[in-house]
Amino acid sequence: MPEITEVEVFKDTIKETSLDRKIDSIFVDREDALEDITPQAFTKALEGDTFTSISRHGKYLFIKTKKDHTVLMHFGMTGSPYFYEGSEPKPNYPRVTFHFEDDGNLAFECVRMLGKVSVIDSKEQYIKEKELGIDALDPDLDKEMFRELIKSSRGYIKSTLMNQQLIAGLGNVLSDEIMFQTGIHPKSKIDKLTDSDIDLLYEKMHEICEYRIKTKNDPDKVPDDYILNQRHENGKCPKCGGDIKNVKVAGRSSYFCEKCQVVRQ
DNA sequence: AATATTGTTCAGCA
DNA sequence: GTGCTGAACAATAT
Repeated sequence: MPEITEVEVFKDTIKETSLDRKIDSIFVDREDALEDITPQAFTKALEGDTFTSISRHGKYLFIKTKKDHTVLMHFGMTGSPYFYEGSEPKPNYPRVTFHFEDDGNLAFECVRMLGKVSVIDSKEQYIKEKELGIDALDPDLDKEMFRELIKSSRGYIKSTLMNQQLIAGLGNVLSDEIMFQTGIHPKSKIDKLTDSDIDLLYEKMHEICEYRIKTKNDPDKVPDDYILNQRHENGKCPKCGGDIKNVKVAGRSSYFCEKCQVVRQ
């Protein structure tokens, strides 16, 4: 799940539950969930410290602490934060757990172990190192800038939307939704898109992301005219009722409607 | 049992 | 340098 909309909601969850609580102890169940840091160094850096603020860039979360550390979280394909206290149910796949002095716990869960937790020097430096592009929902990313960025690359439009070095935050599922709602085939080449195609991509990107964040990515609140719930074998197009097709783009399954999504060429 | 899976990174190639 | 594909990482669900 963790694309930009999920990570944005994760951010709010951590903000509401885990800021301003002193970290009493840390449990590392899987040290391979830590990136470039040993469990000893990780624990030593953060025990006795306190999360003070949190921010997001693309699919990454950055948590600042009182002692001026920055905790990095990336959720891979199956990661999520889970807060529990008292007799509340424990997480199923805890990899790293922060235990707070007043008895709350923040667990970094990650079934498939593709997510990472670390302590880094600074958010800005990390973004630079990873060469991440501007966040998809950054207010500075206006229509003009979006148009320029998209046109600066070649190749397939869907690959470009998912290119974290260009625009950070969009993943496979959101990109499929954007392609569906704009009626553009995922394998359309950038140079065949019109300016109004690109403007529409920008509008739908915002519309979809904002709606999914507003509804906290609740699967029950996915509108019937989204392709999201039809991303499977036997899926039917919400617009025309036709069969949903699947083609590989950028190594990922892209679900689309052959009739409603035309290849620009 | 075979196949699928929301992400990232790297090798190999055009 | 750009961009594509396929593989690898790991663990679960269908």
